[in-house]
Amino acid sequence: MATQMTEMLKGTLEGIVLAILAERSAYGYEITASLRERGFVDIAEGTIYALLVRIEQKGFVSVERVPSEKGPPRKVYSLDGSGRERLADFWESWDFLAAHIDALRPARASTPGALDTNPHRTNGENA
Amino acid sequence: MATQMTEMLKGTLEGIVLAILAERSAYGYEITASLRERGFVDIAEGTIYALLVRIEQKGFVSVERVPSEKGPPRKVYSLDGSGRERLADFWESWDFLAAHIDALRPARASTPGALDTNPHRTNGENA
DNA sequence: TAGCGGTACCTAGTGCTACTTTGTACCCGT
DNA sequence: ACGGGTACAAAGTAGCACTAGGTACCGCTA
Repeated sequence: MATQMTEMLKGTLEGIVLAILAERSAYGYEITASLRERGFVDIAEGTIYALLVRIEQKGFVSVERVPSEKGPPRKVYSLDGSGRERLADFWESWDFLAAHIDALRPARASTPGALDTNPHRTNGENA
Repeated sequence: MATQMTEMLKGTLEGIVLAILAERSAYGYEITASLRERGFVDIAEGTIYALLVRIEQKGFVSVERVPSEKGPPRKVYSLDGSGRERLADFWESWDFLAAHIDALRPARASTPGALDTNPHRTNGENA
């Protein structure tokens, strides 16, 4: 993977999975598939299972074993109260980070549609 | 710190510092101060120095030692070519992540001003 | 002159996280 | 009988931010 993403996902991947579980309960394999559909194509399957173990141990989700027509029984994860709290914290942290990082972006392109179509400038008294 | 932030900063902090250095060269202590001014209040000083060592080893910056009136000589870091490339990669990865995470946000407030004031819908022939 | 606080740098150790790799187990179609 | 999709799991690796210190230089003040 692009190396950058690998490190960037640390700390955010948990929130991503929590957000998916907030929509509806799901099992590991399903979550992996859901991530791929949503554009997170390069996330390893093993990563998700490890993460699910962690959030279960932290008590963010409850687990129910459900028999499957194909393969071994599924472990269906459901977000519980503290999981929702954690998710709320995630969005708060994410919003903070996103806002502050966006402020670091080079000055151009802050107001869209006022930049690249500018072949002639009025060149008044500039610095 | 808020725990979430600690993990979220992994992978992004390098980009943040690179972005600051893109504006102008700076030394460690100065970068730390700059981060605080920009709202990153809780980032430990030691973290920055460790990060600077890493990006120097990776060749993203060049270093010049400059005597200071107060205290030990400063190590002034300047972004070089490969550092700028790395920064461009960072913005690319960040934009990708930000866009995909934003898509996970609960449905409300996606297009500002076009949602919650919608008590009646036209309900034509939808899919 | 002894001490304090600001400037400026550096490092060892810890904990957390995503990735890689490999393995198990079940089922279906050919 | 075999491969491939479904489904879960674990061991080992590498990278990163944090904690908690320490070194060194300087000016001010009690």
